[in-house]
Amino acid sequence: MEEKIRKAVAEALGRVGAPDISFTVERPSVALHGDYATNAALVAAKALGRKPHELADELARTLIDTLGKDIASHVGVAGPGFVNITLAREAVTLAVAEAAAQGPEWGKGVTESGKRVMVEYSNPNAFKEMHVGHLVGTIVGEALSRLIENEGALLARDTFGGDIGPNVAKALWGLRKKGISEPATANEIGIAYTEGSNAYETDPAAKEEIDALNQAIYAGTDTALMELWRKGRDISVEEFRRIWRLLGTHFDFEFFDSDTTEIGVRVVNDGLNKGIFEMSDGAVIYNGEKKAVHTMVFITSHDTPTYEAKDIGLAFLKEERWSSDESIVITGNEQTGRFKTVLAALADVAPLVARKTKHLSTGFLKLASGKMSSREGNVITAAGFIQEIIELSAEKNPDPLIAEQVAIGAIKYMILRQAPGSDIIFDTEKSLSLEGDSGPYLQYALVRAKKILAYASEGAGGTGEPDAPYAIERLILHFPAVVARAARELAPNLLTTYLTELASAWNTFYATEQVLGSSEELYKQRVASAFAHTMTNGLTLLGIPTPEKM
RNA sequence: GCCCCGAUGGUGAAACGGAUAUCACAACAGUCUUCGGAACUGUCGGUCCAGGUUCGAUUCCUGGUCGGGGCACCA
Repeated sequence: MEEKIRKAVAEALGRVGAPDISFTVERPSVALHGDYATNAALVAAKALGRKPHELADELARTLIDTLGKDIASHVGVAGPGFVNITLAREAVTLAVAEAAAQGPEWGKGVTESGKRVMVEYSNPNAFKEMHVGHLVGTIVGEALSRLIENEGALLARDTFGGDIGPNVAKALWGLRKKGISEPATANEIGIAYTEGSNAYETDPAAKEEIDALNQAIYAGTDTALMELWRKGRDISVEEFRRIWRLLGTHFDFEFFDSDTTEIGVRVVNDGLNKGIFEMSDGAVIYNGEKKAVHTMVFITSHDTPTYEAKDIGLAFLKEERWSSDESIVITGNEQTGRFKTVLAALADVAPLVARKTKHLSTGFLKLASGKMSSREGNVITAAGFIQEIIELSAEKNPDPLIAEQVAIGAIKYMILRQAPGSDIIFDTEKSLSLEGDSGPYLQYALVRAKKILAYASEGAGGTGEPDAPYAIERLILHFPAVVARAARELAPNLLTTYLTELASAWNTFYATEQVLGSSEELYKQRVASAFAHTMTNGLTLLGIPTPEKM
């Protein structure tokens, strides 16, 4: 529909003597203004040096012609020179019927058609438990992946976990200290890590032992140590996969530090010979001053690679395994500065790879309720957090599957409702009190619609039609444009906001209009069906489950 | 100290240089149970400060205030 409008506006612009003007077609913020608004007259007036309002009048008159009576019932000029278009009822009805008929296909786009896109997210560290912060990246990454796929891209998901380096040495030190050679759970390893980490800060002797362990792991010659390392790593990874499954995510590639070390070191040393990197105090560094980024160490004076070198190695590894047209990396925003240096170095080493790489940062997740807030070292694990929300949800939902769907929906909604990058305050009570502005609110609206559709019988019911389209119908037809924009701008929050509005419009419709047994039953059933498909597809794109009942 | 990011009703968020700044939560006042009230209707209330660019600024620029993050051998 938006395409039709866009074409008509372009044609009308040509007729009033202003071809090739770039303009916007959007949904006005106030429904009263119509279904679409364009700033074409404002932009064209500037280019032609004419009065905006005068040109807008002319454009509006021409538009009635280029659109045709069956599409637009009214074209008006408002404000400084906006041209507002109100769709004819027939056009709205047609769009809604289309949504209902397309079902799962409704909202699929082609704006990224044929493009190969790789998205990296989640990035947990083995030997440490995933904490709540990882939830944000995982949830945002999955939603973005789905949105981009929905626009026709061929997409691969990858995650890059730490499994080697000082943090791993700390965990192994902790395990050895306790005489554990067969770690059983991720939690056990997590505790060992915390102990190792504390000892590293407070006990100089322990620090030395841990540093030595770190080098021993890189060397890989101590078979007993490597055996413990392998076991611990496997348990961590199993736990990651469990959480990913719970969150509806999977990865086509699970990369680890240990996969990228060799290639990273090789590339950095090669760059050192070319003068891209420099020696400083025995370490290989990238001097960021020339590009106004932080100077950072890539290979330490002990000859071990840092995360920066591994990141360079990863870029090459990705290229080798699954070459893409665009590579998106999602991390917490505390990594932004570090990533700028890595990208600056990568631009010198492999300009083409650097150019297609885009970094997106996510904000911190903070918990509003005091009892859950973490104090020094007392990190809230992702698994524990999810479990707590599921238990809360179970109070209202005896069915364990539904309790889980509602809990996951609540968590995801809280994260996806805001722009990636800004910090998130998660209020446990609020997200599960579930009145408006929450995941379960959306799920509940959908459940109500499904119920009506389940009761409705084929061919029965009145065939009347309302005089004017319902507000919900005028909202439904914008769905494809909203998902396309959310994908383009890497902003799932735009879709979340839209779905909340959609749910609210549906609940209003539900409260004021009787569907079953009404004289307009068939028409209203179609509205319910179009809404259900729009909400189902929208929630699915966000990765939010759609329960059958609640 | 230097660098980056942010600041929108009591709270959390929208607004690709445009309209009377949108939405939800909370608060207050109603609906009284219908195809399931995890609902609906109404009221209240806001762009950090000072300049600048523009016909027009929440948006762009400069300065300030406040908050968050980063600043080489951790990730």
